[in-house]
Amino acid sequence: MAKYLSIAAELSKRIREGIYPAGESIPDQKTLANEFNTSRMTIQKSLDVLNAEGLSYSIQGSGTYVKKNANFISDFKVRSDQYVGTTQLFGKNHKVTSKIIDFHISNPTDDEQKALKITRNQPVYNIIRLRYIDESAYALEYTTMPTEVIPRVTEDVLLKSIYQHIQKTLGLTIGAAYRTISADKPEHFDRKYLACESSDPVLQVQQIVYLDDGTAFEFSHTRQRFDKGKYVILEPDHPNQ
Amino acid sequence: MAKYLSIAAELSKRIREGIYPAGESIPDQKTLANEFNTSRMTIQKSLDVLNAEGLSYSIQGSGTYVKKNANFISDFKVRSDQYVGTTQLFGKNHKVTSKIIDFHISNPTDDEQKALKITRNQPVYNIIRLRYIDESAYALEYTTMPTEVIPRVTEDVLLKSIYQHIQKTLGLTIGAAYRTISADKPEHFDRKYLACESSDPVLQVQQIVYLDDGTAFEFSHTRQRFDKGKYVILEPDHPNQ
DNA sequence: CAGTGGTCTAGACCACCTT
DNA sequence: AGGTGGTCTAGACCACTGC
Repeated sequence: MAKYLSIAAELSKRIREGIYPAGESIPDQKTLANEFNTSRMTIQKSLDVLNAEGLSYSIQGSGTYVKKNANFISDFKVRSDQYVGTTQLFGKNHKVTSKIIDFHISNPTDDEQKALKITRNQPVYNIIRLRYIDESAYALEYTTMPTEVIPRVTEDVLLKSIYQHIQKTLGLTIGAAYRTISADKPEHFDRKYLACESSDPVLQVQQIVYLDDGTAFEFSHTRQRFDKGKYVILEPDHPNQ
Repeated sequence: MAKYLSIAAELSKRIREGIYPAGESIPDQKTLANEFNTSRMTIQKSLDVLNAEGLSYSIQGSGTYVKKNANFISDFKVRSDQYVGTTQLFGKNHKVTSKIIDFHISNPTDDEQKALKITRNQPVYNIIRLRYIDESAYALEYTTMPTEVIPRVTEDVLLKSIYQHIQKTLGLTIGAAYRTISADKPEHFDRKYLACESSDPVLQVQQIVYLDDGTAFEFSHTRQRFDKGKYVILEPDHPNQ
């Protein structure tokens, strides 16, 4: 591991353990450079990591300080890393399974062409899955993916994890995601599969997901009953306001 | 402006203008260092900025490439910067106003104490505002803020912008925000002020907002009719998956 | 004015990709 | 093997804070 990363990990640990208490300053860069037997530039790269993670912040001419909510930030980070790939809140001891409601290949609609930046002649998978958590249905997922970008999708893949297939089997890396979250009235399928009454609102997350290199590979809508899920997000600092 | 930032701005411009086309590589660091008459370390800091913005990505041993969705990322960034402080979609030519429905000071509830990390003895403002866009009601906002952290809030401030008061008048800097987005059935106030029918879902954004130093200063709930708003977000890359 | 973080340098070595 | 990005150095100067 790079030196600056291991120093960042050590400093992060000291913050978690309260050796550098919330709200107080940490030793100055020259002192840290001496302690870790390195140059100030390297210490700065370490502090850049901590600052980017929201654990600390630096003020020119004054010092580097531990944020008062550093504990919370650090907790949240651990939790999100544990449950990568889903935006749901569920514990470690729960089992997620899927039932395939529809799975076929077709040419993309106009919306899909626009979202995935493809032409009418590039076919897409059309997938509808009902997601279960501990045998209880919690979400309906409508997914479209270009067959060119994500080949070799089978029913077997859909029953396990598409993301596993993309990362492990195809060796692709997932990048950014663009999401739109909205509330909606229940539709026919919501009533049928999610047991929605006509007065039960639905929370919908629409997303376009991109690979590392910026290729769009997924356009999807996830719908769930209002009492079965929330969308949680920790928005980083806005340096420019 | 720092040299590395002005170089980053120039490279960003070249990407926007297609001089460095999407999907292709940009000149190597040594070449750029020569062109800009600087050291490779400085070029690297510039590229760090571009990479963090999602415009490009570097592969060790290979080169630095423009992301295929760089245009989209760059567009989104401009749009979010223009409408800072709100998570709403509204154009430049629309006017946002507020009506105060309730405004008083009280001791915090248990939930508020927990969210804002304060004790029962630290009073908070309790604010209910109805937000209008072009004379049409679109959202109901329930806000709690510690009087200690954000002093001198008056009705006048509430009718303009709380954020303006915090940043301009008090000179404080806003940091991260923790949000939970959910769908809900309409309540009494939703029906009264947002003209919800009993079958109209409500989109609720609950948030805890922090200052630069990690102090929580706002705990709020914003509710709007399902057909009056969406929550939009561009989630950055997840390097660790 | 002393102390602190921010930037920049010129060069070095390493790790990795490509051929 | 040659080219590329990643890391690291030792020192310099600058900008800012706070006494």
